[in-house]
Amino acid sequence: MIRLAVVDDHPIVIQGIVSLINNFDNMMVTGSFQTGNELISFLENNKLDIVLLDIMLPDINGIELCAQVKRLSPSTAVIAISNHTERSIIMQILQNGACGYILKNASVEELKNCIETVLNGELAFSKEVIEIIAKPSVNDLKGRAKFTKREKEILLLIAQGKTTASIADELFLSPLTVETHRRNMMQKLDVKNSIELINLATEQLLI
Amino acid sequence: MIRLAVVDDHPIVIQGIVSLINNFDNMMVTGSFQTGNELISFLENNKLDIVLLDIMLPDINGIELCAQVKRLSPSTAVIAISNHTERSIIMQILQNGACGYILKNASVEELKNCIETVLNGELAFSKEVIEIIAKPSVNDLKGRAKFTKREKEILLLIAQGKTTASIADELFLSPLTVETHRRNMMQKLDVKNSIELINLATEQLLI
DNA sequence: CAAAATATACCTGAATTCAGGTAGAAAAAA
DNA sequence: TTTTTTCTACCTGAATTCAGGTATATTTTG
Repeated sequence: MIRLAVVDDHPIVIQGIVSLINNFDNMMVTGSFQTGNELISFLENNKLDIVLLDIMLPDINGIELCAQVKRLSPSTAVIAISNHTERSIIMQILQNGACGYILKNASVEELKNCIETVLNGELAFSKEVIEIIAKPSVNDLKGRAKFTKREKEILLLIAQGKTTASIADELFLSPLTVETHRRNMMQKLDVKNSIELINLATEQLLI
Repeated sequence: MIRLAVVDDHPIVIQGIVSLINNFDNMMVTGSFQTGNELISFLENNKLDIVLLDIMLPDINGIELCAQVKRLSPSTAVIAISNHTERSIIMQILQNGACGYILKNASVEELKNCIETVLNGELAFSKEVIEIIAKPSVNDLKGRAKFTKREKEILLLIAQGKTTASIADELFLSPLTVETHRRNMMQKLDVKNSIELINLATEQLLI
């Protein structure tokens, strides 16, 4: 019997997956969780064959969670179920050991297929995801640009609509310093104003 | 037998709700749709007692859709299932005839209770929603500011990071006109820069 | 139809952001 | 312990946005 767990902060999604899995007679859902930490503590005392996990969780980034799962239990297969269509995100979680990635708007059929494929030891993706993986986007090259801690801190404040002056005030910095950080970030992502910076950064989960 | 339909662009959510409903022996799901238009055409030839609908749909705003449903079939009860916690959105859809609003992170129990309550002819909300309704927020006052068609058009372009000049180019307007629209919107929402404008407008589904 | 709302366009001046630099101290990595 | 990266700060000037107006034709509404 194949043991499977689901992590998603939307109970309805969990319900959907559980009811789907129950149609398989060689599979059972042995746990469903709304946070990453719940999954981790479950994994410490239980074995799992497959984990389906959302990328946006309240407590922990799904990419990080995937790495933790694989560290704790390398034999457990991880399938990401997410809304994110950014190639860089998909590649990140795959590099962290996930063996599948399907979008939430995938059909129930696709989800079924993916689980079966993963059980065969192969990587599995929903249709849309395959297209995304197939062609590296321009954004992706930029995506490698990581922000420093300080930059992220300032980006967050920019994203809240705060002015350079008030950010400088808040962080006890010179406005010129704040300016410099903002400009460096814009350069890293190759954009020409703050709104584009926020958009691109948000898209890529850099914020 | 109570006939129920679900509208959500995530098949997994639909699956979850369907499997929940199937536990009731006096209720059946007679339709599940991923777009608002599919529901509307279904409603033209079929009767429904309850519609569960998501607010973010690919083709039509759930608030609008709710109004259309009530126009077409006043006896059909509409329950919104959404991620949005903005008081103004909740109130809007209620004004359009919805008789329930639950958040997607509500428990399966809550969803069950809501459906039963609505069937009794009462309004039903999940716990969190009740709290939101209970205390009118500051944002709500601002929320009443509606944007005109032209304003929305320009707001969308601003949100993409385009400059006044390029927006003017695109819409064959004077940059001064674009400026005026932007400023009028900022005044309506009482914010002091474009980023705040975008943030607040997005939050309130005005965009 | 009259009144109100909307879309358009302009003026002026202040404030802010954008873009090109340079540069030193501190922290992290090799 | 060097080397590199990060964080900090400054200068200058151009471009853009912000904020106070006014104004007119058109469309919508009462």
